[in-house]
Amino acid sequence: MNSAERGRPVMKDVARQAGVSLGTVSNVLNNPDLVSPQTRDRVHRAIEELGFVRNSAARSLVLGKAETVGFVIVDLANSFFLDIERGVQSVLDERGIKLLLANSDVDLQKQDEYLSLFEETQLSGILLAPLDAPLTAAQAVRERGMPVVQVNWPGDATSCGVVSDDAHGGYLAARHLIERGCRRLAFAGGPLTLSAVSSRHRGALRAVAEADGVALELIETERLTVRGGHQLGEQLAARRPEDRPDGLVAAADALASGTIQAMMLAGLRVPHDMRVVGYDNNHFADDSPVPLTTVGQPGREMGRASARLLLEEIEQRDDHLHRTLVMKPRLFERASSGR
Amino acid sequence: MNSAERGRPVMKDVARQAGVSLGTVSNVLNNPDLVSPQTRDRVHRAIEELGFVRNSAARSLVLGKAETVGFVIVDLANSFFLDIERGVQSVLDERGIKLLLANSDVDLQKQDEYLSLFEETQLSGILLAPLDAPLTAAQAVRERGMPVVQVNWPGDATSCGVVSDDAHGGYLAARHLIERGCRRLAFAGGPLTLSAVSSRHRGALRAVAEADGVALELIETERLTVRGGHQLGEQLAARRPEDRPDGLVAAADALASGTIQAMMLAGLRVPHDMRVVGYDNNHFADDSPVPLTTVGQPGREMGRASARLLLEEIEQRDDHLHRTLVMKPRLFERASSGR
DNA sequence: CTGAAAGCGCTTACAG
DNA sequence: CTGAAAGCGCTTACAG
Repeated sequence: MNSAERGRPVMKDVARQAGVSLGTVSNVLNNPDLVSPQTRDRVHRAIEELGFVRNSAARSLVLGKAETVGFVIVDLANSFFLDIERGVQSVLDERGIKLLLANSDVDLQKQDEYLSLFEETQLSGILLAPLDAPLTAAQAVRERGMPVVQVNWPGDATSCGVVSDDAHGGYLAARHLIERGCRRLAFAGGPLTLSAVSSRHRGALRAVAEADGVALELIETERLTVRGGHQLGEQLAARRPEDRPDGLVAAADALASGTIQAMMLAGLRVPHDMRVVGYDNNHFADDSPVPLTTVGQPGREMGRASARLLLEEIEQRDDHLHRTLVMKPRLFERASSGR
Repeated sequence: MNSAERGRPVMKDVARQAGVSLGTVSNVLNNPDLVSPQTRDRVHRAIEELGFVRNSAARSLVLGKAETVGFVIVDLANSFFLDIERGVQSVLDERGIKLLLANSDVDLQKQDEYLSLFEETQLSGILLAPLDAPLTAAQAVRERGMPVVQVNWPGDATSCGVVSDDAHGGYLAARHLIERGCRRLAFAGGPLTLSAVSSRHRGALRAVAEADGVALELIETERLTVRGGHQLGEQLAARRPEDRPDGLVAAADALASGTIQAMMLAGLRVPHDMRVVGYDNNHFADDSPVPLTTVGQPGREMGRASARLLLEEIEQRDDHLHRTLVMKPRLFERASSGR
C-alpha cells in the first residue's frame, strides 16, 4: 500500500508536477529563502493542485523528534486543570509548538498507557499532571531520555515540577476565618492519604497554633466531591449549634459547595451560621448562589511555568538544572466567608 | 543526530544484544507466534536491558497509518463534551486504539491548526466537535482522504455526523412546563445565529402551538453563560409579576443556573415564582441549590456512536455509507420545574 | 522458524 | 540556487 495506490500525493509527485527535484520541494517547505520566488510559486501551486500534505511521520523519523508536546491530565472535569492547560497552550503557541492532550481520567493504567504512547511518538517532551500515586512509569520514561515535567506534583533530583504551596493555602484559609472572628474551626477533606489534603490541613493547623483560643476539628471525608459535601452539610446541620464549627475550611470547592447547599436546604445560612472557605477557585466558585471564598492556585501561571521548564529541558538537555517551582496560592474573598 | 548519539537504542541494537536478526525482533513485537519461546525471551530480555522503545514514527511510515484517532473539541469547559469524550474513549479502548485530544477552545484558527496537525500525523481518523461555523477546513481534510466524523454537528453527502435533536429537546422542555401549568412561557438563549439555539426555540414554538392559550416570549441573550443568566434573572426579577413568565426554557444549563441565582438574590423563588428548565444536563445541574430540570443530550452515547462511525469509515473506506445519526435528548425532571 | 533486503516519505549535507 | 544520494527506524514479503 504505497501512497500512489492510496491516492495520497507525496513530495515526489509534487516535484514532478512542478518540474523540480525532490530536494527543492523540501527546501520550499523548510528553507524557503534558498529557493527563487518563481520556483517557490510553482511548487506551491503544485502542492495546491495535488492537495499534498506532508507526512509528519517521515519528517519526525529524519528529525528524530516532533515539534509537539504531550500533556497527560488526571482530571479534565476539574477546571483547575483546564486553567493549567490554557497556560501551557499560551506558552507553546508563542513557540509554534503543538499540544496534544490525553485524559487519564484518574486511572493509573491509562496514565501509563498515554505516557508510553507519547514516548513512542517521539514527542519533544511530556507534561504530566499525575494521580496521587507513585510515578514509576514516568520515572522510567524519563530515564530513557524523554523530558517529563510534572505539574501539580513536585519534581526530584532527576525531574522538574511545578506545584502550589498547599500548606500555605490551608494556612491562608484558616487565618482568614480566624480574622473573621471564627473560633471553632473545622477542616474537611479526604481521604487524608492525598498529599494535597494533608498539606492543606497542616497549614490550617499552623494558623490555629498562631492564634489564641482557636480550635480546629478535623473531619475526614471519603471524597472531595459535591456529593461528599452534601453528606457533610447534613451532618453539620444536624449538630447542636454550639457543637457546630463557626468556620469551615473545605479542601476543595466542590466539597464546600455541596456543604453549603445541604446546610441551606436544612434551613441554615452561610455565612451567617457558618463561614466557609473552599479550595481551587473553580469556575463555578464565583457563580454560586453564595459566591465562594476560596484559595485559588494560579493554574494558568502553573501551566505557563511548567511549559517553560519543559522547553528549557528539551533545549538544554544534559546541562539542565532540575528544579521544582512552588507557586503561592492566594485567597479570593467572596460572600461565603462573610465579606 | 542518530539514535546511537542520542543514546536511544533502536531495534538493531536489540537484535545485536539478543544475537538475532532485525526481522526477528520485529516479529517478536508484531507476530510473536512466528518466534520460538526461547528466542522471544531473549529478545524481551534485550529490550528490557537496553530500555528499547519502538519508534512509532518509523512504524507509521511503513504502515501508512497510526493506530490512533484524534478528537478536536470545541469547549472542554462544557461537561457535555467531556461526556462525549468518555463515550469515545470507551469504544476506542475496546479496540485498543489510542485517543489524542486537542482543545480548540472556541477558536476557529486553532481548530484548523489541529485538524492539520492530525492530518500530517497520518492518524487513522479524526473526530470533530466543531464551532458553529463553516467547516471548510474539515471538508478539505476529508477530500484528501482522511476520515472525519462530526460530533454535535450533522454530516452531509460526504461525511458522517452525530447530533441530538435540538428541536425535539426544545419541544420537550416547553411541553413539560405547559404540563406543569405554565401559560406564559419564555425561551431564553443566544445569539440566535447559533443553530442549536434557534432549533431549540423552534421546538418550543411547536409545543406552544399544540396547546391552547399558551404564549411564548423570545428573549435573546448575548451568550449562554452563567453571567448571561445573572443579567437575565435581574431583568426578569425587575418586571411586574404579571409581566413575568411563569415558565422559562433556557437554552443552556449555565444560563438557567445564573438566572435562578439572580432571581433568588432578588428575593424570588424557583420554582414557586417561575419554573425553569435548562439544557445540557451539565455535571453541576444535579448538584445545584435548586437542582435543575434540564434536557439532557446523551453525550456518552453520542461519543460512542461517533467513534463507531469513524471506525467503520476507516475500515470500509470507499464502500462506506455516509450518514447522520440523530439521537433523542430526554428530560431530567428536578426541582427547578416543581417536581 | 530465521535473516538479508527493499522500501515507507522525508531532510540534509554535498557537489554542481 | 538546483538535484542526486544517503539515511532516519521500522515492517514485510521472500528465500532459506
